[in-house]
Amino acid sequence: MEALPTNEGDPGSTSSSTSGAEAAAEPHTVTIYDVARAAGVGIATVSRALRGSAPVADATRAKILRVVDELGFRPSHLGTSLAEKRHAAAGIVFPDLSGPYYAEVVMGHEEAASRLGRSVLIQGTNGRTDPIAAARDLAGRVDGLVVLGRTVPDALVEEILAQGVPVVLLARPSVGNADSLRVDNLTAARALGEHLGTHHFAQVRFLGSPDSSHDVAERWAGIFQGLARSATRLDLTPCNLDEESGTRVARAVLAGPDRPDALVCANDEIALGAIVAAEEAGLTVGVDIAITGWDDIMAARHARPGLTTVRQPMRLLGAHAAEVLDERISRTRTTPRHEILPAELVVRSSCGSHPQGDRR
Amino acid sequence: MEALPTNEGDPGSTSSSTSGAEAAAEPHTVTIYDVARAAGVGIATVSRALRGSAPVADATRAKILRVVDELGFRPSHLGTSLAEKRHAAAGIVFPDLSGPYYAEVVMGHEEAASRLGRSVLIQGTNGRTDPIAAARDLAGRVDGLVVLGRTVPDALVEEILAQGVPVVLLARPSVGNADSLRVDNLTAARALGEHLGTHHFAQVRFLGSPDSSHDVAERWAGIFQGLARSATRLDLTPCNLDEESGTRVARAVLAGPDRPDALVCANDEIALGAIVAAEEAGLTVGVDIAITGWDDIMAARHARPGLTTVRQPMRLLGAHAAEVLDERISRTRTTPRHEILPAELVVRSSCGSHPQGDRR
DNA sequence: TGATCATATGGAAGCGCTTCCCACCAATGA
DNA sequence: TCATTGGTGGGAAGCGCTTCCATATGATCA
Repeated sequence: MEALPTNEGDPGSTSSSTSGAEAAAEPHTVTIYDVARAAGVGIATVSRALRGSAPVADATRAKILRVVDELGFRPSHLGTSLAEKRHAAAGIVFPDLSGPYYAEVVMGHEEAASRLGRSVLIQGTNGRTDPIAAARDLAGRVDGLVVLGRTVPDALVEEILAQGVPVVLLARPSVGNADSLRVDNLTAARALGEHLGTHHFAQVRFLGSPDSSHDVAERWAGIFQGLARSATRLDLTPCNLDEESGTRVARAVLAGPDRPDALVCANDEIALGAIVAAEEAGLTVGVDIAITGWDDIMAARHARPGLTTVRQPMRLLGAHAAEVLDERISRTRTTPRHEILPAELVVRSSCGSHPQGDRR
Repeated sequence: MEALPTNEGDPGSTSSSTSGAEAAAEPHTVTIYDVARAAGVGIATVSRALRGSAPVADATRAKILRVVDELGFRPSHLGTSLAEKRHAAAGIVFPDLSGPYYAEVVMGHEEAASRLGRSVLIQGTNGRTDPIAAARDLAGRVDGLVVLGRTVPDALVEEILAQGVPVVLLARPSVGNADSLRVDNLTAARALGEHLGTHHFAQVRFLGSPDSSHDVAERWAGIFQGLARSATRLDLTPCNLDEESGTRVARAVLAGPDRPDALVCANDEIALGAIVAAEEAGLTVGVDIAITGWDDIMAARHARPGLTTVRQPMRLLGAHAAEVLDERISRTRTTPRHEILPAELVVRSSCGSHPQGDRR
């Protein structure tokens, strides 16, 4: 009954054959045990030598490093993470839309997170049958999570926070003690509204759905405020945030009665789609009708006429989220942080202006 | 000496206090042991009940599920992965450029991989001080890797393959027994060259660096072949793949002697940058000078004049990579697969044509 | 010269899970 | 009635690592 966990006696023991035969069967990953054996030391010493967590005699370290090199040992991330109880990874969840906005934020995040020594897991809710489950799963694989927009319901954010996983909310009101990062849509929208006011349009139409997104709601509110002093009439037509919807909705708006002088679109994709519709209708954008967007994506700059829009610091938003998250993960900070980044009005010709820089 | 691994006697035992006190200290993650204890069964049974890997009596299963729900148990990914020896994740490495092309491929990959039940880790080589180390690290965290372009040297690809991690190469010649996916640049470039031939330009200039990327090399070769039958002279000026370089290089080319009639650019960003330079020089694109791009990014479609380009199935490329990788990871296939996806010439007005669909 | 101490190192527990192996029990067949 | 069988379920090993604890070895101090 002295059968201790060591392999011995028991003929069925699998581990006893490990060191002997089996060479050709599998690539057999090199483990820390292999290194320890080859270097004639204990695994603890190997670990210490490799990570410098405790002093190791120079000679010993040198020998270990040599063996590591010879055997091509690479510590298993899983083993390390399990022992350390951390993933060294952050996750980012973004919504259905596959436009440039989200891509830019994600890329900006990756760059910054990578610099902070953290891998990045991405999770789009695009086409996922169960985005909730996907997000919950992701939360279990990372040390912190960035959530864009309304992808994840408040309850799930709370649940994830309760699990001890810090969350940074982007472009969305804060939940619990999650951090939040937003762009000052209101101020920029007000500026855009005021600018449009100087054009003395009779009728402005906002294309977008304020109740679909916090950002859009702010934009709508800001435009409203910015136009308040002018005699301009302002209406709203709901529209999804993609180009095709923009074309379709604009087409209907332009064909309907009471044709507006200006289309203020909730984002650039709608605006670019609206430009297509306007041209179809024989209108010259910037002359017969003004069209503005939001985000300043690449295509906005290259469209003709150049699209008047509001530039959002998309990459910065993603990058900053990584930093804010890092403070939480490293417990440098424990109280929530809420930041609002400025946005910048970019006037080009599509609204009827003729700015210096804009070609044509 | 009967001290088995169970907690008992030993006063320093930490695990003995686990069930009793300590409630408020830490969130204390619920483990499979907690569930087993609460349900009055062994952990093996809990595992079986949850994953259905072996039959469990209905009553037992029901009880376990109830307890799981009450305790809010979520299996640790780390524990599971370590035991299963798999990550349930794929990685994708992309190069420095942060343009829409890579973003699209990455997003397309995420969507497909997600559908296959695999999380996606992304790794840009942008700004990384040691992209090699980053890629190697990534390879240790995934079950399979997608590599875009020349980001990772051949030797490292071999090393990763040797570790047993399948690799899919995108837009790059195959290495070892890695799978590869490419777009048929040659055929499309030839078609573009031939199309340009019909315009009877005297002099065409290719902006791009064939030795920097396999894709660009193929484009250059195809253009050359496509123009071979015409009397057109073809030259090359090296150029990086970003917009700013496009503007700068085009500016120089247009100001220099021997001004070409057409600029064939290695990608859309260069072309869009070149359009800026051409307009600066007072030239009307599509009339005084032809400019073409490659990729058909969103901005190409919205530029005026519309940019003649070659449409690459970017999202499809990323998505298909996920599927090809999946076959390798699941060992459905063990021999390399090399595929070439078709690209499509998209003629708009920037080359001097006046296609039907193109507005203006 | 014996006691003390810092340093270097090994053993082993533990991170949370899966699964092999075996024991148990009730029902079945002889 | 006893042995076989199939259905359940528990124990424990093992995945690869980190780190606590204990020990051994010289070096240092009185």
